[in-house]
Formats: sequence, C-alpha cells, structure tokens
Amino acid sequence: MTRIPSLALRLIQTPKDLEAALPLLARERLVGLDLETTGLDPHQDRIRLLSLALPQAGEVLLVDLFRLPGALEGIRPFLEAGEGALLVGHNLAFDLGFLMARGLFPSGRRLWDTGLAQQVLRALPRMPALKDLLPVDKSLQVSDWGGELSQRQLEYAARDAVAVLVLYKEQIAEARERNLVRALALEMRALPAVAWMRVMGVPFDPKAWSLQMEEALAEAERALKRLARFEDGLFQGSLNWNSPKQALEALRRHGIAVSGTREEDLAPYRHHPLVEALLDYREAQKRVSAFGERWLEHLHPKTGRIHPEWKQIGAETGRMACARPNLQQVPRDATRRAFRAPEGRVLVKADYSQIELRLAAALAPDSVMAEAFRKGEDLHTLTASRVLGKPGEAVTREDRQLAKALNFGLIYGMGAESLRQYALTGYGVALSPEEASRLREAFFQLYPGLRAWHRRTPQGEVEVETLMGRKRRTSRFTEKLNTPVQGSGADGLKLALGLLYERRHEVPGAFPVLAVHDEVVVEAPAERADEALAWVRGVMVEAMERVMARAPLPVPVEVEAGVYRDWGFTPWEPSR
DNA sequence: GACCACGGCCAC
DNA sequence: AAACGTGGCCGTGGTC
Repeated sequence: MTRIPSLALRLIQTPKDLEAALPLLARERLVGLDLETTGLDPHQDRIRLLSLALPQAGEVLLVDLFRLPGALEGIRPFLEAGEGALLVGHNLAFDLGFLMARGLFPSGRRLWDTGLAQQVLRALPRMPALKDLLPVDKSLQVSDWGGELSQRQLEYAARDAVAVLVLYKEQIAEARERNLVRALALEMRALPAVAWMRVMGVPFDPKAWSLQMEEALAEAERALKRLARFEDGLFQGSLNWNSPKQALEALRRHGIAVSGTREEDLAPYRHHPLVEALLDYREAQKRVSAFGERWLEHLHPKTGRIHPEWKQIGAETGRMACARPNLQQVPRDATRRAFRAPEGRVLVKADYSQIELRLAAALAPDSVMAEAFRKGEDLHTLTASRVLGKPGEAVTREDRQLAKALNFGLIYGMGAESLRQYALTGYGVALSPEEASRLREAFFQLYPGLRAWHRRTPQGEVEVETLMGRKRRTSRFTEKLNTPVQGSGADGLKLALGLLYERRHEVPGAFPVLAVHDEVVVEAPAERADEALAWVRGVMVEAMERVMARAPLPVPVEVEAGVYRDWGFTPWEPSR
C-alpha cells in the first residue's frame, strides 16, 4: 500500500491567517480538497472545516469556517478560476453540493474526483469508498464536527486531503498508460453539472401526486374485489395477491396452467376474468407502492423540491443511475404531471431522437441505416417497408410496431425465439417461430453493416470501448454489442451536461433538473423560455455530434425539444 | 431489527 | 450456431 506523507497543519481561524495563506494557493499545481460538515444535507447542515492540501508548500490549510465564516469568499477566486491548481477530492459531488448551495461554482476542467476516476479505471458501477483505495482512517468521519476540534480531528481532516493527491498520481499514470484520459476528462467536466442538478432538485407538486395516488388506490381496491370472487372457501379473505407464490397457486386452482405469473406468462390467458383482474390489480398496486405516499418523504423541508441521489456512473456501460427516489423510472403517463415548474417558470424537455439506433449505425458501421438517417427518413417505417416488401405508404401502424421490435431487439444480438417473445409482450405483435426467423434474416439482409459488425465481434473476453474511450471487459456477446452503443450515448449526454454547466451564464436562472439517458429537462424562467429552448437544443446537438464524430461513419444527431409547464404533456402557453 | 434472494415491473 | 442491454424499488418469504 502507498504511504501517505504527513504535511504540516496550518489552522486558519482569523482574517490574518487567511491573508497569509492565500498566496500559497497560487503556486500549487495540485490541491487536495476535503470538507468536514455537520451533516450530509447542503441545504441544512454547515461546513465546519475546509481542508486544502498544498504539496508545494508542504502544508495542509485547515480553514475553520465556524471561526471565520467569511473565508469562503476569500477563497472563492481560487476555487472558481478557470485556471490554476487541479482540485482533487474523493466523491466531490458531495463537497460541490455544499459549495454550490453557498453560491460557489468551480470549473469542471479543474476537478479530479478520485472516486469517479476509480470507477472509470475499473468500470465499476458503484463508487468505492476512499478507505478501500488507501489506508485511511475513517473512524472520525461521523464525529462531532460542531464543537471544539481536537488535534486528532484536525489530523483526520488533513489526512483525506493529502491521501487523494497520492491516489491522483497513481490514477493519472494508469489513465495515460491505458488511454483513458479522454473518458476521465469527460466525467470531470460532467461532475459539477451532476452536483448542480442534485442541489437544485426537481420541482414537485405533492397535491397533484396525492390525487393520482388516491385514484390508483381506488382502482387497486376495485380490482381486489374482482379478485375476491376467485378465492375459494378455504382461502376466502386470506389470499395475498401480492405474493406471486400464492397468486400462482390460485391461478392453477382455476385451471390456468402457467409457470409464472408475469404479464408475459399470463399473455395467453389475458382475457380470462381472473387474469384480467390480477393484471389490473398489479398495475394499480405498482402505482400505489412504487409511486405513492413514500415519495412525499423525499420532499425537502427547506426547498420543497426532490433532491435524488444522482449516480454519475451508475452502470458498467457508463450510464448514469438515480436513487432515493429513482427519477429515471417515473411512469411515462400522467404521473409525470406532478413534476411541475414553479409559478413564473417552465420546464424545457429535450431528448435525442433514436440515439441508440443512430449510434449503432455509426459504430457498425451500416451505410444503409446511416443513409436513411441522413435523408431524415423514419427508420421504423423503412425497416417495415423493406422487411415486409411493401411501399412505405402501405406500412400500417402494426407493421411499424413490428419494425420497432426488430430495430430495438436485433441490433443487440437478439435471437429469433426472443424476438418472438419481445414482439408479443413489448409490441403486441404475434409471430410464429418461422416468421420470427424469416424477419430476423430479412432484417440483416437489409442492414448488412449490422450483420458484419455482429460477425466480426471476437469470441472470448475482450475489452470493448465507447466513442470517448470508456472501456469495459466482457466475454458476453450481447454486452460486446450493447456497451459501445449505450455507453457512447451516455458519453454524449454527459458532455451535454458539462457544456450546460460551463455555459450557464448564457441563460441566467436556467439549470438542468433531470437527465434520463437520452433526455434532459431544464428549468428556466418563463420569460427566457425560448432562449432556454435554443440553448438546451444547441448544446445537446453539439455534444452528441462531437461524440458521434469519432465514429467510423458519423450519422446526424437530432434533438426534439419543447417548453412545458410540467414533465407530462402540458404545453406552456406564452400568453398565460 | 437488518439483511438477502426472488419474482415482478417501472424507465431508457 | 446462438446470445437484446442498462438500472432501482416493491412486497414476499426467509435467515441471522
């Protein structure tokens, strides 16, 4: 294990202390940064200590913000400058949250998060703790940072700030060696935007939410009554339809021979009154349990908004994830109307049009698909028309549904049997095994570039990478196909977030509140709605085009955007 | 009470 | 030759 050098501690408690220390900052190329706070909430808790490790000076500055509340203002020019020392810390989203809640906005180009870096270097979907990367004592992390500080506490506070510098040097060396610098720089630029999103939170109307929840509750009760008719004497009133085990037994007692109770398993019996009632119950119950009362606990007492945990690297492909609550899984229905902009403000929703298909076409590369995108054709209609052998005008809605199943399923290596299932449960299209095989064959005949891509994908464990050079090792065929596509989409979205942060002064009062894989939602003042729309659209197109430009056969990028009152479908009318 | 695996289902 | 992928959260049923 690496030894962590011990630097001299310099306690900053008076304006004079600070004045003497500030010139030291200008001479550093690297500065380790760490905050000790009285809690985890940047809107309610306080920063006690700001630790800055200065290797050139051989000192750690320990700024006591209880004794010297104005110190942040003194340090602001250093923290916010476009140039200067690289600021190194672990899980900087936490520290940035506290700084941003106090109006301090560091540049992503000067940040290095050792946690994110470790995730990129090892393709980890979760951020490791600092103590798992270096021998650091974390026993004092939850000690009382509100009272008099002991010598041990001061040493503890200094140690993390120094430790991350050691880690940084190892990480940057490995990044250069493995050609991961570009992917890392991308993450560091996106970092402040992600911290910003969390600090600002999402606007949320608890009344609208509660109304919808009550509707779902009533619906669940109605469905439960219908289910009760199928409980025979022995189980009357004691059968728990939430239990898949018990539901399966009940279904079998009524002659429905299924292996499981998933919607997919029940599809052949979907007109049976018991199955109908069960599926209705499940749907309503899902809304009650996963999108019900518990969401109100996430409302912040001070801001009245929801501040979820954004996980900047939440998947092995590099995609983001979100938790407590997960805003990336809110049903695509009226539920989203509860996310409503405050009075005088709007939500700008913008999403990339068919981005994964475009990236697949660009990466494969497939010239037929790429050409279709260049001409602005509807890809699903094109697939339907060519695979079914009919002119585009003759393509029906069902044909197009089928083509969607082909386009989304087959690019990632789906087989004929899975395609059958997928078309049935996902798109309501029934296929025979022969039809599924024939359609699969026709699809790859139409897009020979995709077939060649699949065929040249090597066997065994290999390292695959995204367009920004993010890497992942895998031996699974489908992951080898999916990772570069999904991961490059994540690259583009993250670059867009980074650019929005860097260009935040272009539309004052506008900031991102949601990022959902191919969608960004920005909240903005109503009087700047049009500006914000152009800003988001422009940044998103530029970001993804920059990523796309690295592909063998770049394909145009399109963003669909609009101004709304909420995240649902309520348009915003400027006249109101 | 905390933790876990599982079946199931929401999103992209 | 064949192989869709990436998450988080819920309730149940079980263990420690």
